[in-house]
Amino acid sequence: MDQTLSHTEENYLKALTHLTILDQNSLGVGTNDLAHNLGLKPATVNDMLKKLKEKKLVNYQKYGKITLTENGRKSGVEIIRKHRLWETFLCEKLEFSWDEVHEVAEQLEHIRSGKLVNRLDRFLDYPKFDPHGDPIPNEKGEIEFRQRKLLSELKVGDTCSLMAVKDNDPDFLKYVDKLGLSIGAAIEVMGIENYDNSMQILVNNSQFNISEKVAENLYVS
Amino acid sequence: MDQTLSHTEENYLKALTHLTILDQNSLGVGTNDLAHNLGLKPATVNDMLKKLKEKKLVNYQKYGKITLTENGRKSGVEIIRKHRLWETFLCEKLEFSWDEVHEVAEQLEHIRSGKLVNRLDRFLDYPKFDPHGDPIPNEKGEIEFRQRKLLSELKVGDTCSLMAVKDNDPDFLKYVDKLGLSIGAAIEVMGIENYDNSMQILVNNSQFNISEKVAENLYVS
DNA sequence: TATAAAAGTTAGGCAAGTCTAACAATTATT
DNA sequence: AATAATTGTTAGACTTGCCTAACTTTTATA
Repeated sequence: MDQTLSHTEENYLKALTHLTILDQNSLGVGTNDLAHNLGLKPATVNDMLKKLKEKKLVNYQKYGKITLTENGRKSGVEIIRKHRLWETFLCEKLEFSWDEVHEVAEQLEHIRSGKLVNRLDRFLDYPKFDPHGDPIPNEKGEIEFRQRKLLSELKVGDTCSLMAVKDNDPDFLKYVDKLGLSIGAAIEVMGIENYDNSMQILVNNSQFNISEKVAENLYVS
Repeated sequence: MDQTLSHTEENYLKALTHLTILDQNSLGVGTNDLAHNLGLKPATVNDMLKKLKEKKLVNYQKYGKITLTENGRKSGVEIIRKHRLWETFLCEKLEFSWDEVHEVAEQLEHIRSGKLVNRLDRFLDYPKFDPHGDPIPNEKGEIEFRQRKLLSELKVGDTCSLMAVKDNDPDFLKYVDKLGLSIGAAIEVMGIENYDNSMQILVNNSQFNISEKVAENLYVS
């Protein structure tokens, strides 16, 4: 039943899981979206979709939207589970900083071993969240979704705490660090500039001005 | 200077490191030897040798013997370092048994990260030997060679201790385990059968008969 | 040393995964 | 509703890494 997937196929399923399952407000995913997400050309993605459909991992009709089958979803979630467990390992055990882990985890997530992931999970004492605040799917593929907002949706006077970061770009994460913002940090919205929607926030008794782009990449409360 | 190598290229360099550097009694390595070691056809290996020569990783002339250049040796030893560190990690931290680690380490050895290997080395407290008793090259690529013999070379009455296993086949390792033989175990040669060179050995006060093939895959003292 | 055996090479082919360029279908806009 | 813009598809080509079959060189042996 369990066919072996190539690294490439795994990356497609992972991307589709992000786009169709983890991103709440998605209105259907097409060839272009997927291509953009994977950094490939639509033509390339189109070919692969035929292959994945053949293998019963995606539902797909010409010119239609793409969804994952049950098997596709399982595989996709499993890759994300591995990715997030490895990130946790790198941070907690090998003292990597949170801006360094993504790239390495992109490789580690493809290691195939029945035992490895679950042993790693046990070694880390069954963590629920990865270093970026994202939930780690459990062995059964269940994901704990939490109520969350973007910081950019808050109003002046609102308070919240940092739950997760949306973007994993190292430059963004280093910047977030520099602001003294770590997962769980308390944030108060002191003001919002009408002109560019930049935000004054209070963190650890220090006040900062952050751009709308930054506020749109921080999940809070 | 540091070109990026494909997994495939890394496997060729690793195999060549084993054949030309770690195997003491090698009289030069040819296309066939390498093909056999990698489980590939000589024609395939021939193609790749041209590519590796082009990249200045091997010294090679048509119909001649293959050796590694300094760069090739460095890369090959680095892969072996990674392999052996990951094996150690799997055994010591994730409680894998020594017959399970090789296959997974074959994948993990290809993870590319400047930081990862050295952090792992530190996390494991700079181990000198992997679970099979093989030396782990240090960060500079230096390998500590130790005086060793095959158990099959000993005579009746000789005593020794198990230093390393030559073969990493899971069936072999499970069998070695079953005999109560772990790295460091004391062994006494009680008798050798003239007919088939099988050996009676004493381990932990139990006597066993092992075939020549087994004795040829155990490094001692 | 002539010949057989072994080892090594070349040529041509295939699958996976990518691309560009040209074309087709769908969706949005006037 | 007609047309423009966007999105999706097809066809053909390239690279990597592998293969088989045929051929050549080297080495071993009679």
